[in-house]
Amino acid sequence: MLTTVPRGTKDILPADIGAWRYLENTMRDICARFGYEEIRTPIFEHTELFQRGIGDTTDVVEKEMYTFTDRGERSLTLRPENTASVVRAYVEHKLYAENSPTKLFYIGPMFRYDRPQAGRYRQFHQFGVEALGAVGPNIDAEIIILAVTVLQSLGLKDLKLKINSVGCPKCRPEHRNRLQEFFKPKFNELCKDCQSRFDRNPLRILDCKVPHCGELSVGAPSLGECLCEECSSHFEKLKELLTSAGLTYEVDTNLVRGLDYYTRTAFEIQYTPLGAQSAVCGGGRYDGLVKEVGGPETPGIGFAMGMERILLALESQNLIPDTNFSTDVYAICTNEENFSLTFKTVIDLRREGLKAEFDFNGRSMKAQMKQANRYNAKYVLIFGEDEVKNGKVVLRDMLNSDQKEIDLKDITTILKAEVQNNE
RNA sequence: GUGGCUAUGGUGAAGUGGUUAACACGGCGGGUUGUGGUCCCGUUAUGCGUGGGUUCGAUCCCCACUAGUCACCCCA
Repeated sequence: MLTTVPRGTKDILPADIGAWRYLENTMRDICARFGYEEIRTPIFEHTELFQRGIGDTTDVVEKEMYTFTDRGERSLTLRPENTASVVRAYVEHKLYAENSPTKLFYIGPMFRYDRPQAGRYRQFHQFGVEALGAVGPNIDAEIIILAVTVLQSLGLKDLKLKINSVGCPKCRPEHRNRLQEFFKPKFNELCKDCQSRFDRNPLRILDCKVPHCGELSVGAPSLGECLCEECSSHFEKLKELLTSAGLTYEVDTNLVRGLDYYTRTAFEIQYTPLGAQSAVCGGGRYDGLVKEVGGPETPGIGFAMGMERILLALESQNLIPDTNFSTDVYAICTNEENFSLTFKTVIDLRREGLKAEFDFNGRSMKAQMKQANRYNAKYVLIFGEDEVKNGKVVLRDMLNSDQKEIDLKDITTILKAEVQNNE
């Protein structure tokens, strides 16, 4: 147990870090292009924030949170997602008083107690974007295009963009009633899960995987037909904007988001080869959330992407560029008397901004050469016995295997020049 | 949370109820007295996830646990 990570967590080792940096950099770059700025919120918050923000009856809050009491008897929770926190920060720091809309993004770990599977971890990472203070469908379109742009820039193909409108507090109850009326006579035929959904969230019955429930759902009133005037024109306008931006999407009237705060626009991007964990990005509009958390009535919209899932997708398509590690100079020392000199030279070179290495294990010259090779060294400096006696050192160019003797005192200047020349 | 499958070294893996657990990669060390990336040689498992049991004997059989994985669920 001492030598194992907790279930559902993972070490990100040096070998993987390149892929992560690549992902993060791409995301940051594109956010900058779209005018979104980074925000970093705490990894834990007051439990109440999530209960209020995400919704008491959601699975996430009901059975997936890591909640604990701290020494001051406060109930705290490791963030299961970041929208609630961002909204909290927005309200707390009165960002609404500044230039509107407020466009933010974040990258960081989230925590959910769930049964682990590939693409589903208890500590996982999300990249997410939130825009607060804009009502119109144009921001919805921008956000969706941003999400698609990120995934496309990473080279992902075969993505499926699904959109839907889940209505607003005005039209949703209407739909809910009609749904319940529709399913009432069939209640006993529904599966267990759906029977419990009947009260809590009848909308979810529509995308139940049990075949019989699917049959029973045929002809159920769709949300689309119940949307109020404002909601449906918002949705129409959004579709128009997406089309004009050249995006292909699919309207999926069964698309429902699991968090209570969503209103109107809901969307999801899938990468189907990932199987059960194919949802690579999900988001939507949450016009009631800011108020719910105690701020002024402010509209908002955002999305989150699962970094691990994207990484899986990239790996499967070989889309991760290799970041090969390289060293400018590897200094070889052949006898102990010269070690201090070798060591000092390496330190000096590093001070000059070069990537310099040396051997830590007192290896033979041949072994040190092999090391230099493994480090991908461009140059090797050999502090040979005879040469050092004459105030010289051998400089070997590892690429073309040329080598020459140079004066000890010229090492830094020559190497700096050589390395610069190569770049 | 439910059900299925899997579990051998740093990695990919072969294998059997009974002497020294293949092979490949990687790592380390060498290849005639100070030079790498190719090639060649040597070396590299507290013994087959953990704990029980069956057996004269188990890495190979049974059970439990743990972990991974797939589907459900949920979601990113």
